[in-house]
Amino acid sequence: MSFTPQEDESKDRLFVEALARGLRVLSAFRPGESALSNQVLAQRTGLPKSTVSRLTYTLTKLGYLSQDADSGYYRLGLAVLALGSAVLGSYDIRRVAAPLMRDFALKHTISVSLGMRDGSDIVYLETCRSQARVSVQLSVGSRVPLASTAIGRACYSSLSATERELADIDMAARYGKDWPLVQAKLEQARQQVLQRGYSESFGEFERDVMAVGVALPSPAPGQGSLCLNASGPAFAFDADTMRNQVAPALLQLARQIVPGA
Amino acid sequence: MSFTPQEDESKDRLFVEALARGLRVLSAFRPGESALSNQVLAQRTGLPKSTVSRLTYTLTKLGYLSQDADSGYYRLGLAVLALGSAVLGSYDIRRVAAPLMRDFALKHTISVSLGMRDGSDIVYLETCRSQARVSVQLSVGSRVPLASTAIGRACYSSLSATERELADIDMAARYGKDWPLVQAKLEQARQQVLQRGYSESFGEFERDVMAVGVALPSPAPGQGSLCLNASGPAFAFDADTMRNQVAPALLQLARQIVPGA
DNA sequence: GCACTTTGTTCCGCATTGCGGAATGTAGTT
DNA sequence: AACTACATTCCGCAATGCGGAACAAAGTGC
Repeated sequence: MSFTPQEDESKDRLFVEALARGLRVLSAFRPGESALSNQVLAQRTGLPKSTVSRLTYTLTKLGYLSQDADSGYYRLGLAVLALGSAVLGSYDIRRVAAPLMRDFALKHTISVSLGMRDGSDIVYLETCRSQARVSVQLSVGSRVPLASTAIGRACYSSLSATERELADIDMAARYGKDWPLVQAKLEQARQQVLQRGYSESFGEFERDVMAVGVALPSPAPGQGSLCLNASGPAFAFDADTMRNQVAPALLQLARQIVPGA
Repeated sequence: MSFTPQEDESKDRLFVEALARGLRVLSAFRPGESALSNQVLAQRTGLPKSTVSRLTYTLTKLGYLSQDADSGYYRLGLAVLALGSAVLGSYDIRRVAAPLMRDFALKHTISVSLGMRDGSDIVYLETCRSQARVSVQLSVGSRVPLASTAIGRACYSSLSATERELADIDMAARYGKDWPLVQAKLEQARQQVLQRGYSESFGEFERDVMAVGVALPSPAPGQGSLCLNASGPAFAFDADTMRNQVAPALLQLARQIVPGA
């Protein structure tokens, strides 16, 4: 192209492009996908073939990718998993919350998750299901949108004014012209949380899934905002049950997890 | 402490150093550690301050690190967790094994784990505990040595001759002058597996922990070698019980998980 | 208060390092 | 064999990342 002027990002002398590209390759793997060819990786990342080849070579040497013997395709390596477990290990709240969540799930025959906000998403830190059979694979590390889920709405509603504005900016970019509608809905949810202490999402994120959410008061400020949800199939839980039985119990659970509140 | 001699490979034209360094920063975080300063990262990775500064800057921008507001320290970001969950999602065997493992753990009041070999380590892909209370934090993503654990010995014993030789080389480097002893012990364990079908580690990896292990026949060859263990506290399980009750049941579990064997 | 330490960020010239188009290698298909 | 599709390797170019040193900021001690 033409000579490159100092664009928004390209002037950034501190940004290490090669690292970013390598991570772009790793994040090209979507959950549930077994192995990807170099070609596919090039397409997804938008990087030239030879560059991808070098990056996969490097990542493989480091154990972050492993190459299937016969197909030659790459899969995520176990070194990546070690990183992920290090993340989880750094959140002590899981150790406190997990047993309580498990009791809750068994008692109410419902699934319960602990999440943390990351931008305009909630990332699941822990999930307890009522039954052993895993139906939907929404487990630790999954991301769900702040706007359309009960857990997201609970989290959003607990943000300080300044944090909320930042989140709004994030979502405005994310939703484009739909943002006004989304924002209206969010504001409505926030009012409900202020009044009743919990949020709802009845079939809005996933069809036939009823969910309520509550926020946890952050134990150490700046640590990120934590939140809980309880969710079950619509055939087993109607709106009344969710509001009158599950939601109060979930609020109780939140108080158990963070006693100082 | 340990200087990393990377001069051997420095000729490699395909190896992307900047990427490797960035990942070195990420992997400097050990499980259970909350936040690290730039200084500590520089020490651990052996990289110059300014380089670490650039890398942390880049990683933070990408969401793989997040910076604590007041202390300025870095912690692993939630983007890392997404990668980890993608790894887990790519192993379908977990979906098959998890419910069976859970039943097993409940029935025998013992912990059971599914692992996969990575070099001279076993990485846990799934863990089911008998009780809700989590004592030792050996969960998904943890690494345990091939040589001194029941699960590792089971895995080692199931390797083909060529694979075993490679693993031996790995461990020879790892254990240095202790390797002959370790190898003798491993060979002994292998003989036991060949005879009885399972391996033992009674208090050898962790004091007061009794464990037996079995290998899973790899469903697709080259996919890596999978293995199971069952482990419990020594006060509740003696060697006889482990050998006569737990081990046969674990072999049975393995057959359930991989029916075609 | 001021030196002093400790840690993090920014600068900037240098050359190393990574870049990517093109060429080459390797299967798999018709 | 000719052809397609994909991955790897080559290689000259220069952009990119490097790291020492200077700078900034935030604690300590006396």
